[in-house]
Amino acid sequence: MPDPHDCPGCAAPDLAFAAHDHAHCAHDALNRAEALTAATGARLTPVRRRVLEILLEEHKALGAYDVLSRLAQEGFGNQPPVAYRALEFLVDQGLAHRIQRLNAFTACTHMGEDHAPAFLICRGCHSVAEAAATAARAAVETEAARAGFQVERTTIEALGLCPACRVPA
Amino acid sequence: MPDPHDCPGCAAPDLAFAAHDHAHCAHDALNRAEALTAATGARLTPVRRRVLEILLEEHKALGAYDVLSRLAQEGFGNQPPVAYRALEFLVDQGLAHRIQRLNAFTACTHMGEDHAPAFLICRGCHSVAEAAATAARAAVETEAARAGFQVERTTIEALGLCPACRVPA
DNA sequence: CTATGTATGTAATATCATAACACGTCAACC
DNA sequence: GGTTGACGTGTTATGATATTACATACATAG
Repeated sequence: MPDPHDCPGCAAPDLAFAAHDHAHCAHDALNRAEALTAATGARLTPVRRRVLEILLEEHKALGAYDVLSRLAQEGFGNQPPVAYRALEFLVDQGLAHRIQRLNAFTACTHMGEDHAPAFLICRGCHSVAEAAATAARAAVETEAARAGFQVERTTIEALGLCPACRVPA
Repeated sequence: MPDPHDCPGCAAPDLAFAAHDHAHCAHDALNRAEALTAATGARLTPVRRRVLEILLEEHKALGAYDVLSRLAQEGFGNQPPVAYRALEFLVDQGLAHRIQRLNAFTACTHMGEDHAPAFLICRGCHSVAEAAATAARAAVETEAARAGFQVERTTIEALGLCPACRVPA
């Protein structure tokens, strides 16, 4: 059983692309989610927990209906609001993110860090990673200020190729 | 009849928020679109031209179905592909942009400049402006490179309040 | 004038998302 | 112990966004 600090995925969670003990990575994330929700009084109910587990299975974004069909197979409700509500909860709690470009959702890899990342979306394997966006956000706000615009939230999504997909086979 | 250089909207087209002679601004943009398409051999047909005119009426983003209903009223086809195809053409030609966050489209305010702007979306009046994003893009690419990710396109959209909507009435 | 490519029109359907309401659970309160 | 109220879940129905596939028109090169 690996010490937490031996897991490259957890040590450098930006790098969803890096090989890592993903089972451990996901398990760790779920524990963190439990702790965070317990701390704030938010309720990580069975549906919500299961949706998070589903999102954690891979570093990819899943559509609400993908999640829903998984839930339905497992005996949860099979109508869209079941999935959308759980996903909305996770996003509100900072446990998942919505990827605008894909109309899809992905588990957060920096739970509890109060971050506002940029997303790196691989058009080859469809994996999604988070990258630091502090500098980019600052640059946007500087430009916005020149127009007198007051930024509240900024979405930054980059489409391209992950390390594995850059080298064909 | 104003000299082109007298139009604040055209002199500083970043500032969709600034008061300007919008009729002139739109007319000028249409002329530029004609010139650009003529130069590349692309055909600015009646539907396409009309869609661009519709987008140019305001500095807001319009949904495909909004555009479509306008077209239908005017005797063009009234099925979704009519609107989506014209919009896709305009986006491909750099004459319009898609705003991911709104599932909507807006006329480009920098036609012919080969730009990749950030969008400033006002949640008060729903106007959309373009802002320079060179620095922000560079920052994203720097971070992406650290993960071995090769960026091809980056979407940057800021939500907030425009100058007019910051001061309530 | 006819073959070709491109644009437009239409029907049908797929995909994504929300409103509105019913029911169940559980804790706080009287 | 029953009542109330908040919250979560489930379901129906519908709305909003987008695409596939095919038919038709139309310009232009040959």
